[in-house]
Amino acid sequence: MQPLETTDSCCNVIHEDTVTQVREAAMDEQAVTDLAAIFAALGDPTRVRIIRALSVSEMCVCDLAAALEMTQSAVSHQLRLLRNMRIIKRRKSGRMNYYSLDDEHILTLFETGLHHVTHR
Amino acid sequence: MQPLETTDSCCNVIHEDTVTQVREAAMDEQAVTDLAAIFAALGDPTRVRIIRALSVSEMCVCDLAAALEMTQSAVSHQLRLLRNMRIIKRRKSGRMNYYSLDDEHILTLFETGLHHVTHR
DNA sequence: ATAACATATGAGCAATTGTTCATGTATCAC
DNA sequence: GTGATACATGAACAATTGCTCATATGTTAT
Repeated sequence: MQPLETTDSCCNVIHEDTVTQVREAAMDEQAVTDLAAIFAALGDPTRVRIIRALSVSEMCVCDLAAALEMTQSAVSHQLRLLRNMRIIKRRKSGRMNYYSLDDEHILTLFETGLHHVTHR
Repeated sequence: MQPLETTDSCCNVIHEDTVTQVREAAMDEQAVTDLAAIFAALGDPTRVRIIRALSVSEMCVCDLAAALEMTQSAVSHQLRLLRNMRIIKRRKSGRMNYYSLDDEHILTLFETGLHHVTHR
């Protein structure tokens, strides 16, 4: 635990106990990074549409591009990103690649966010 | 509802019924934008730390900067962003500004994400 | 009034991001 | 084999982002 210094900030600590309390409750660096990365992955309109689409049905890249009226390349780039984040998974079948949500948790997170947005 | 054209994509529609089904289930543009914006607001390590801190206690900018070991200016900029998104709210008191989470929903969303990240 | 402090904010800049374009790989039909 | 199709991917480029720096605003103390 670091001493309560101001470091390079311009102002001083006002409530020393609060600062200490918050520092003790701090998440570890890995959790912060991972959590931010998951939210960031969901934080783009195109990827929101993709996840929404895949929540309806498993889909191939081709159909996704058509449904979202986007380039196959653009969709493919985003699919790779979502797959790297383990948000979606791929099933190969012949020359087609079928994508689907990797986990039910993702849908829960997605719908929690949607609920927040639509209720107000 | 648009006809099932390929638009500027390179490939054709494979499963016409699936594409139609996905298009019918599509979110309206505003919901897509709002949802992406909320997730994007949570999708940054600094803002994750800020929200975590404010989940412990209401805090002034000064203490937040000290707790996160960041510049007052950097924190202030992010606070403005979060406030514009209605994720946090401000309570003025003298020359101090106390920030806190705007809504319990935010904490639910935050913890749902955290749960997803820590369980695997 | 003057100084000190808490905070906000605009400009600027490096880093990241989302798309397009061109091209590569893999599978199928012939 | 050749061509067509489904998809992946690197490069490039414009747009966005998160910070720093300087400065402005507003409150308190003297």
